[in-house]
Amino acid sequence: MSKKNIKELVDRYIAVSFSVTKQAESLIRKQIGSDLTSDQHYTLRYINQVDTCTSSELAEVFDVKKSAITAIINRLFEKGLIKRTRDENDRRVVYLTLTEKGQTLFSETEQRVHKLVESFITKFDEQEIKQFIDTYEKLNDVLLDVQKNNE
Amino acid sequence: MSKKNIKELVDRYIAVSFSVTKQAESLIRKQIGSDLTSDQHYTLRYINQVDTCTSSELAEVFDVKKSAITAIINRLFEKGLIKRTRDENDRRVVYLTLTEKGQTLFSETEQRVHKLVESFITKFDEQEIKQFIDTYEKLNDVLLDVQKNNE
DNA sequence: GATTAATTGTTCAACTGTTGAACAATTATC
DNA sequence: GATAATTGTTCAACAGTTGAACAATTAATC
Repeated sequence: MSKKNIKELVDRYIAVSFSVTKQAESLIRKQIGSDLTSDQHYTLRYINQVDTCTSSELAEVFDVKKSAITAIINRLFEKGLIKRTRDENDRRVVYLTLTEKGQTLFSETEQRVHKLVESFITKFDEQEIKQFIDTYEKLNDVLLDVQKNNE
Repeated sequence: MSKKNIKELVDRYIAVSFSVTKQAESLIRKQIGSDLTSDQHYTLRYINQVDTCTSSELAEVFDVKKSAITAIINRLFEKGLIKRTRDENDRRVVYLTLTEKGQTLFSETEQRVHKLVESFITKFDEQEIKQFIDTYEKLNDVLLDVQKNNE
């Protein structure tokens, strides 16, 4: 790759990634509705996926400090969407799981998000969007790699 | 596209877009350093690009309310990175431009961001990354379209 | 030309998310 | 048993966001 080509690609990448992030975030927020923020929904999604997890795990996955997780968890707890259960063997550990109310709200909201994503994904040619997501996933691996080497 | 294929692609898209956004945001934050937040840098970047603009314009581009822009602008102003100039003909309007200090700080920071993006972009095959950015740009157009129809 | 509309930007209270530092409780290590 | 490390919380401080109210100015209408 020539230097000129690289610079052009970097410029385009910076512009579009910022823009897509903002647009997608805004759309998702509107789909999610007034009771949940995006981050709260993401948190519910992760817990739903793994069934049960700890604060430390969330902090690592979301790449934020544990005190940030505590704040989010507190709000979800006050809304009655998650349960806290202490580990019997290691009493430092607190397990987080969705309540029934949390399950229901998450499912309803996730369905709206799915419909939204479907509505723009289906505007692409199948081969193109598949290739795009493939590269997107590779990019994610590369980012994780770069991050590790940066620490 | 079959229903099953669509569902799989939607699932993968949701997972990876959330993850990439978080990772990229985290990496950029580390590159930017302690004096600027990502949003402050993005604001400087936009003003640098268009040379001069208004709060309303920023609010539209970033898709947030004007009061949110005022807050960001105030912080940049207090750091001496941007100037405010009232329009002579329409005295409601305030033009925003970078100060010399703002120019310098932005350039230095942007250079670090460029280096970072370059470091992971060059890990891809040229054709693949070009195709990826092409689709990424198309996706951005589609998102803007969906957003318009949603309002 | 005076009155009413709309526009531009600000201020404020309330909220979410984030960090860093200090801390309590518990478990591991020596 | 004394010291380390781990898990999670609390707190102060900050950035970003919204919505509502507001002041100043300009545009539109009559």
